[in-house]
Amino acid sequence: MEAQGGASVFQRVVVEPAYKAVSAAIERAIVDGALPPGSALPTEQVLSERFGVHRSTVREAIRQVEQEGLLQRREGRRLFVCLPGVHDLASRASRLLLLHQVTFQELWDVAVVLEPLAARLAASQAAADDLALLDANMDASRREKSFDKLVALDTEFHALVGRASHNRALMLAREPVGLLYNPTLRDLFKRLPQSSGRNLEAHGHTLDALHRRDGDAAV
Amino acid sequence: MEAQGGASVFQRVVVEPAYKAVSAAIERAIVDGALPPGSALPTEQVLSERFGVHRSTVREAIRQVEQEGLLQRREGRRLFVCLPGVHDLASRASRLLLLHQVTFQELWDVAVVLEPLAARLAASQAAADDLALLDANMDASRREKSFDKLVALDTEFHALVGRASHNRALMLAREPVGLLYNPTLRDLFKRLPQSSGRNLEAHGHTLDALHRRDGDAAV
DNA sequence: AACAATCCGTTTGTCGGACAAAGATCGCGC
DNA sequence: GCGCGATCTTTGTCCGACAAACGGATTGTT
Repeated sequence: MEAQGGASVFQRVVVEPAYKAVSAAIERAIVDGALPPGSALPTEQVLSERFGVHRSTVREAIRQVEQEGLLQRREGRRLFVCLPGVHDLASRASRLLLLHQVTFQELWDVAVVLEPLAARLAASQAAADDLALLDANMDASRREKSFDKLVALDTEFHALVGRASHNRALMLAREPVGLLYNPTLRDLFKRLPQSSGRNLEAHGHTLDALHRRDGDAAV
Repeated sequence: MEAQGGASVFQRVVVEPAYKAVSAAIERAIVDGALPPGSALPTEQVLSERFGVHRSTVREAIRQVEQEGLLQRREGRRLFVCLPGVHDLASRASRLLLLHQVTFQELWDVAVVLEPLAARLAASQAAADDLALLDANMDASRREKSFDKLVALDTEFHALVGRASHNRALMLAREPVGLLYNPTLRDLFKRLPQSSGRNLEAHGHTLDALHRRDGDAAV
């Protein structure tokens, strides 16, 4: 096959498009801290002059970084650097799981270890405002009669417990699973109305334990 | 303030740019299945005619969908629709955790519940090729002396256990944590060389348990 | 002088067109 | 039938242009 002796030393040369090089450069500037969060991105014109490419190319690069969640359009015009939040990724992650047709069993197996962890950590880490938000959620849940709203409140309750854990790695891991849980849960509540009451009871139990900072009871 | 009586009924009108509308349309076409994975995206020119916008606008939209992981450049030219893999998101997720300066404690707390879950599920779900890959990793680890390579092999071992669990939600939750673990682990191995041996021993123990399908011993 | 309306420069979003390079396709000769 | 070059297509990049919106400076009014 190869006319040269020895192995094929010459690989296919891959040329990356300019817009990708530019987006990588902008991204690196942000990650390395040269563009601190909250600062405004330089003008498209300035960037095109700096990088020596046309403005259109800069725009394509910016779209990529924007989608990455590192840039955010604030009050109309300019783009500002910002740290991406967990929700940005969580929504995409849950869509990924949806596209891959992840089964309920898979979600369940993960949730069943992450939720107790969140509760245990929340028992020791929760701040006053975390507990206040949970109390508010609990109150709303007790008054709510609509299944859909109850499910939303349930999802929020677990998200709040996650936040109360003050563990961002846990929040990131937990949120996509929680989001997908939502629709399935609604079906369950509709088919077994008493399950909704039991769910509420469990929330109350957990919340009491969090107030007492009793990690073992919280799970 | 408001000249009109009553509350401010007229909210600030938000106009979304055309490129965003187009990217949303393309995205929806993919998620809804109109563009099945593996199919080629229509030509930029065709898209610009369909949507009634300029080709530049279409390109900006495409860059966004591309970054989303739903489009992939294959063998040079055309863009093909593809389902995003876990690694696409995992790298971004770990960068997010890095930007948020997540502590080692946070990572540890999550890993300490996810890894045993992965091992337990792998014990019951692992296929022959999963085990073969793990065996190969084990062999390579036993021969390897370089710390850096050992750490990479360790990370791969855990990723392989995750894959052997055949739980995609778990893989998605686990991978970012595993990626960030890597550098910390290297420091540990360098400071305490004997820890590397103990780590290898633990892997052997787990792998044996997986072969015996002993979920309790695998953790 | 304080305040408001106005004008003008800047920046972004979008468009029209252009061209080179690399694939893809087709037709021709052997 | 098969190899090979010519041609077409598609993408990446560039050039320039313009409307709308925003911000700041200017100017006019009280």
